[in-house]
Amino acid sequence: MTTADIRRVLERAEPGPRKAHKRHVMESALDCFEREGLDAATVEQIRAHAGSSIGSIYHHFGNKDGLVAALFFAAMDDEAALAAARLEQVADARAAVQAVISTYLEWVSEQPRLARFLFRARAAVAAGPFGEALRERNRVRHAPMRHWLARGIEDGTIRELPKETYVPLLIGQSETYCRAWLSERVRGKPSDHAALFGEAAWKAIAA
Amino acid sequence: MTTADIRRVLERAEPGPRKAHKRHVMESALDCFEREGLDAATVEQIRAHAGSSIGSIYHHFGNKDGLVAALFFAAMDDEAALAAARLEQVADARAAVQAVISTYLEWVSEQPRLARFLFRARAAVAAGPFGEALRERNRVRHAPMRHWLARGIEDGTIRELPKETYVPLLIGQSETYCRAWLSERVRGKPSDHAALFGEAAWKAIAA
Amino acid sequence: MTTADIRRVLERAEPGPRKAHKRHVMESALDCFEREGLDAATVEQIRAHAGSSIGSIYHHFGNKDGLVAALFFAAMDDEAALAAARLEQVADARAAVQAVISTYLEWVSEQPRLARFLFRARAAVAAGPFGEALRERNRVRHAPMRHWLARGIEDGTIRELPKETYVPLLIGQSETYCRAWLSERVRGKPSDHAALFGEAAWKAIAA
Amino acid sequence: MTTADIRRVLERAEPGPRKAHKRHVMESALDCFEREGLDAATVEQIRAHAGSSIGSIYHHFGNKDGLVAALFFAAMDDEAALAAARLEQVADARAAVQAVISTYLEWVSEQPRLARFLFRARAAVAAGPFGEALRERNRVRHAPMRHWLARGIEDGTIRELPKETYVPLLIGQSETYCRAWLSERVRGKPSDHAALFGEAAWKAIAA
DNA sequence: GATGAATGAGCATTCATTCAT
DNA sequence: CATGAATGAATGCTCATTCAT
Repeated sequence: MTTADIRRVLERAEPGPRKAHKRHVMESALDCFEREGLDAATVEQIRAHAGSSIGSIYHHFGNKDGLVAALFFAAMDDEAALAAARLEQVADARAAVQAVISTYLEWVSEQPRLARFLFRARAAVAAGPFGEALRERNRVRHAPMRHWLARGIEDGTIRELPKETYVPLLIGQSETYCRAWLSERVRGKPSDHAALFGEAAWKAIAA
Repeated sequence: MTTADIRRVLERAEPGPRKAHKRHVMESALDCFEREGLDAATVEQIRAHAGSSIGSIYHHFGNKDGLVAALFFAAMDDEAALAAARLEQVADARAAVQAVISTYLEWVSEQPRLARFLFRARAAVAAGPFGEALRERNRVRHAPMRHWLARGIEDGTIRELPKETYVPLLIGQSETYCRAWLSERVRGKPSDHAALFGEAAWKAIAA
Repeated sequence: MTTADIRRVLERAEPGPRKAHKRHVMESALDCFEREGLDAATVEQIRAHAGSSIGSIYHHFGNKDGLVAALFFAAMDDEAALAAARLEQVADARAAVQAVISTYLEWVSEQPRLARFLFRARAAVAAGPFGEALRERNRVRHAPMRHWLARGIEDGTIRELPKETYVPLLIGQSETYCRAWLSERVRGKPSDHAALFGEAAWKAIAA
Repeated sequence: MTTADIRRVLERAEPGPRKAHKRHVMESALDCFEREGLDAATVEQIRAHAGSSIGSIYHHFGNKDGLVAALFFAAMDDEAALAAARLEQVADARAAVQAVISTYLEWVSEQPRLARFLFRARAAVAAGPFGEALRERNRVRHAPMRHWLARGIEDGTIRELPKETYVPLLIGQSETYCRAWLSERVRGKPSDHAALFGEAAWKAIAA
């Protein structure tokens, strides 16, 4: 169940019973951001939906952007943790590519609301005071994949291409499909096509 | 030159000397939307930058969303026209795929500011009163490619895959690269990688 | 009548029938600032009292500080104009001292509400974006008196004292009395004591 | 040293080691009021600067106005005590006038921060629940001077003037100079001009 | 067609104060 | 005595839009 899954993500980000109220506000915020849009949603709407108080929201999150960032990083970290766990178990570049694609498609399929929020909020977070934190997290996150790409190039299983093109060649298809699914322009769950997109990713970079 | 290229696009969308003022407002609006963001830019900022008057802007565009839509369709139609012209000259599915990818990468490379605006404004336009117009234009636009895909499947050069996956498999890599370039996360112009992304697209769907 | 006198001051600062609404807002603001205090008075109170609209106030004055400054300079300029006119007619230092003191006491006696506002708002205006304008106006304003002091020192009628002490020695008594009157701690109008304070001022600096 | 002098004043107002925390909060409050202004300073800023807690501040002072008043009376009482001690040692009206002026100028010169606070906070305290306490303290404080004025008038050394004019004639020059010094509009310490202002005060009322 | 003064609903945020622990 | 999370009324201000000229 979606609501339960989101609670699991928030519990990981803001653990403990004393943070229950904070998590509840974040859940309400997600609802409002989804329904109204990031800019159009008002703090008052979030407050009313959470049955909380204005003061409490500002006490926990500082301001509206802080609330967006808290939600953003909670979602981002959950996805990153899943990806990291999966990548630890692969033995070669081919498997790493498939793992990255599958993990991504599965996480989006299971957390469509958080995934949609990540797409919507990324630009705002990147432009705000948490932008550097976001970039640093991305650097850490991509390290294992960079490792496997280097190994693959070394042992001749992966083509040597302009560095900047690997990420788009690998996840571009998946990302575009996920965006379409989250906008309800396509029906099938992203994870239904894990094999297809994984295979396309590998073909795009294989020697 | 970028400014000149944008003027060419606007001249095509709103032709004639009597529309010069309208085009000038659209150009100013693009500046403001780029600098401030779509929601944060105010009609007053656009007015000041254009040296126009509030009344004039409302006369020409109805409201702020109308201004966004006018700019959006001017850009979208320019890209569509280029793609259509190129696709008329191809003789088989393989060439069609390469043409679509190349056209897309080239147009983004030449019109980075309009391309960035298209990515940013799409959701707002799709959700507003011009949403149906947008979807209809997309249907028309994709017709030639659908034709070539059908032919390719018929003659066995293209794999039969879930319908919804063709577009992501073809343009996903390019789109992700273009987004990264427009956000200045990568350096090389999209058109530099036309062959690479065209090849990847073909491999992704080739039998 | 006080209200009529204030209207005369505002008419001079913001002349013409097209500024009637602006002047009316300034008058309301003076009422509110007087009743509530500068910080405690709210823009909403001023709006309600003026029967105006929030937008209109911000259109004319930019923000609350702008409204304070407009009122401040209107009052200050009126007093300065009176002082300048009187000083033009004096023939020696002794007369200049008496003119400055008399003018000051008379203006405060006739414009107690504006005078009170000047005392209250001075620090805020001096600390804000109009601070430099305030200091420049003061420099211009004190030029004639500086001239007469120099002449008096030259011809031996005035003692040579530390420069910084002349102003306090001349207007200190009057200012303290005016503050007391405006706070209703004393009863007699400042202008009742024009001769006394003028004489004290002269004695304080006379050779 | 200024900080040490302020501590001495506070130690006198709130004596004993058990009030150390209270005095520390008052010192922090003075910093904040000075930096931000009386209205703009927030209890939270004072708390942060003191490294205290909100609850503790409310426990000691009741509310923000109570904190202002505590600081105000600590400063006012210190100045009054100095003035009273000096006035006990004078033998005639002339000496009393000089003592009052000198004491005032010296105290301001030694306690510029408290003096500035007294000027700034007076109106707020006078208008609040401590207003009557303030007026009563002033009555007590001025009693000795009233005594000497009466004696001077009796023995013909002092002119008989409207009652309300004595205080302005005596301390007006000094007060105006002190205000200017505290606003950094003049350089020389007030006490540098003790003789000059004392002499001016005497001349203003001498027969 | 062009202008810009006027409007006012609505917003993010602040901050003194309370009170349960 | 001390703490600090929670409260929510109130504030200054923005900005898309209208409409009389």
